[in-house]
Amino acid sequence: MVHRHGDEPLTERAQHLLKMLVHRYIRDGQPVGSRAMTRDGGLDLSAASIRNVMADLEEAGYIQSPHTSAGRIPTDRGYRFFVDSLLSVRRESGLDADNLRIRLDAGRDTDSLVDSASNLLSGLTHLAGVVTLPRRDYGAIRHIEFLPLSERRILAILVLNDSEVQNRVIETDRPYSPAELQQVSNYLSLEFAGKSVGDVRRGLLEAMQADQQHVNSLMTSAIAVARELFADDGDTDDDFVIAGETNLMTFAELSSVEKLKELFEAFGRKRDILHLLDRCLSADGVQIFIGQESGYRAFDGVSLVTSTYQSDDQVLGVLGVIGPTRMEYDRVIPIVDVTARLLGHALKPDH
Amino acid sequence: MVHRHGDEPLTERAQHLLKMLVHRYIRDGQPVGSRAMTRDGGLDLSAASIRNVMADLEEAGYIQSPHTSAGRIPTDRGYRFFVDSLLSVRRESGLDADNLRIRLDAGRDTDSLVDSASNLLSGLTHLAGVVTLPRRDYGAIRHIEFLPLSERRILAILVLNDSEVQNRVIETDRPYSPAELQQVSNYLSLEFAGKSVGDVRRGLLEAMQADQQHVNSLMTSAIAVARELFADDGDTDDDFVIAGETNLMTFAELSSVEKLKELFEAFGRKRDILHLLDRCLSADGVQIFIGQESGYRAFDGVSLVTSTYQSDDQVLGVLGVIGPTRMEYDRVIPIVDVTARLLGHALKPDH
DNA sequence: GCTTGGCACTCTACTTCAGAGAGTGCCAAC
DNA sequence: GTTGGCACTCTCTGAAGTAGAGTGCCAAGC
Repeated sequence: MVHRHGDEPLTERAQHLLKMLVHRYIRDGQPVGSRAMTRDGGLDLSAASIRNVMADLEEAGYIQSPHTSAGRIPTDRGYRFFVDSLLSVRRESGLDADNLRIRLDAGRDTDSLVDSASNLLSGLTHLAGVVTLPRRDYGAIRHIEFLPLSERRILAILVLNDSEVQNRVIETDRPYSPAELQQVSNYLSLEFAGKSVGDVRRGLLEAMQADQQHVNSLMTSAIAVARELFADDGDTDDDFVIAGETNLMTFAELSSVEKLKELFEAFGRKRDILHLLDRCLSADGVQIFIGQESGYRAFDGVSLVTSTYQSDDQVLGVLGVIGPTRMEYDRVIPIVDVTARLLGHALKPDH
Repeated sequence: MVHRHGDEPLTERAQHLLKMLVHRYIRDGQPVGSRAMTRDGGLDLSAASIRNVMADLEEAGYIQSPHTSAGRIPTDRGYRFFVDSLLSVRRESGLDADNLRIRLDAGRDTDSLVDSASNLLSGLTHLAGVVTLPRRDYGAIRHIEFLPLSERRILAILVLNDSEVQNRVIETDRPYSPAELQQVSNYLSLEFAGKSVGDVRRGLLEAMQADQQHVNSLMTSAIAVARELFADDGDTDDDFVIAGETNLMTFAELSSVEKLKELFEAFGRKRDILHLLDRCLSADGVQIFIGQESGYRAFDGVSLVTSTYQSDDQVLGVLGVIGPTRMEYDRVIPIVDVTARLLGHALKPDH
């Protein structure tokens, strides 16, 4: 990283060679030598010529050799170029899509869909699958119920969509009687039914308050309680579900116990992974982190292929696959893509 | 395992020697030779005499040698005898108990208490902590609410204890109107308030039904719905929380990636572990599974120290620690014991 | 000027060998 | 019953040698 000469664009030949090299390395897991590339490379060049090109590629930082007399392996930068410019994604077979559709059938509850998606990803790729829980402030409010716990503590129950239940303990600034709570709940249920939590949080509440200027005490109470209920207390308890982590234990490049430990600790901590996944929320389509690009040491040698999933143009979350940098991107990418689409579809509320 | 001579009881000396050997092996992780035992063994015997006794212990199946010229290591059977008959449990330091109490403070919700307990176990022992979720049919019913989803599907919301909410979609045999549901819910809330789900399931329902012989249609409806609601559909979605699994990756005896994979797959499958933990539910006090005793191949070389936890004499669940067979039982056992007590206490409903 | 065969060089991986060290089992002596 | 002695076995370590793979460079060829 001290100096980086080769910012001249790669020649056609160099690109083709890099592509072949990455493919071969992904397939065999062995450093690829000049000899091996003479055969199937498509180009009719001698090993010596290939060596020249490979020397250039090495200088430009796309490949490196583990030691003098081994072949070359791609660097993170090499993989990046490969993924961005050289990769032609396999179309998934129709069979896959049907198969997936069955296993990601709509009509089940959110949690089990997320679980299925995660398992699906890991099962199909033989890597680890991750799925963030869908953002919850998107669902349509169906019913609001309050239950007094003690003087000033109320258990609020919020029913969303089909059958999703959220509950939350809120503290009020004054005591409310059960009857009062009942009224408030009726009022809010009526008023907010069909709106999303996000909508309510994003201003509906203020609008009501401004418009009607507390025409009666019921409204005042309702708004006070609702404000507590919908307060965004920063506790956006994002979470994700991971499946098939143990698949990662079979890869030679991760087989040192220390690396595995580091990686699994990152899984357990959740924070780093979440942060990484959150970065994918903004861009849509498939996105890829390669090795150290993520900035986390535990991700050395590991890649992450992600996609957002959405329904009705609302981005709900991120899902993806974690595997060794040396993974079959051309096979994994469409799987992630399709799974994201199907999960989005299965989560569609009006289904 | 072909024949097992030594069913004669061990001599005093043999027991003492076994105890020393296990202690040493747990401390150092190295096979223990006759020479090493001459010093600190307390007995004043020559290496040769010790060799004789060790030969007896080996024949009786308590110890074995990895190869001809290594020392001896305990077998599962040896550990078992050690744990049952030779172990004197260290009293935990008072500091620990206070420290724990703070981190397992009552008044938080069940899930976070269970999480804390699991983390506590793994943090204190540097092993993996497991805690089953408390049995849920113990909590006192506080409120029952129904919400119509479609013609014959009802979302039932059950509020227990302080603020624990369960919900469940039930299918009815005929359509119910909202008003009707409201009546049913009022009736059931009144009738069942304070009772535990277990109580209701265990006969209260039948009693009501038999007693009153459907005096009116409301009762008939209520009982029909309640039957659905409290049906024990075998889906006792037992679950457990595990923490600190990665601690297990540092132990030499588990450092083969295949063994680790096997073990972590067992964690992920959950079924086997749950089955194992369920076996501990019956006996109370600390219980220990050593290595192959559990019957699962993944548990070769691994021990499980468990205890039930309970409040008000009601067994709520099981918690424990998973670690290599070569663990410091005398240190781990009191930790498990204390944690179980504190968790039980923290979960006490009337707190 | 690009391409190619040839060649010396380097580095890893594997095998073999020998010696050190640890521990045992057995035996004869106490 | 206990002990010192001794031959034996097995693992571990390091050294040394060999085979194999791949490279870099150079001079010759198209």
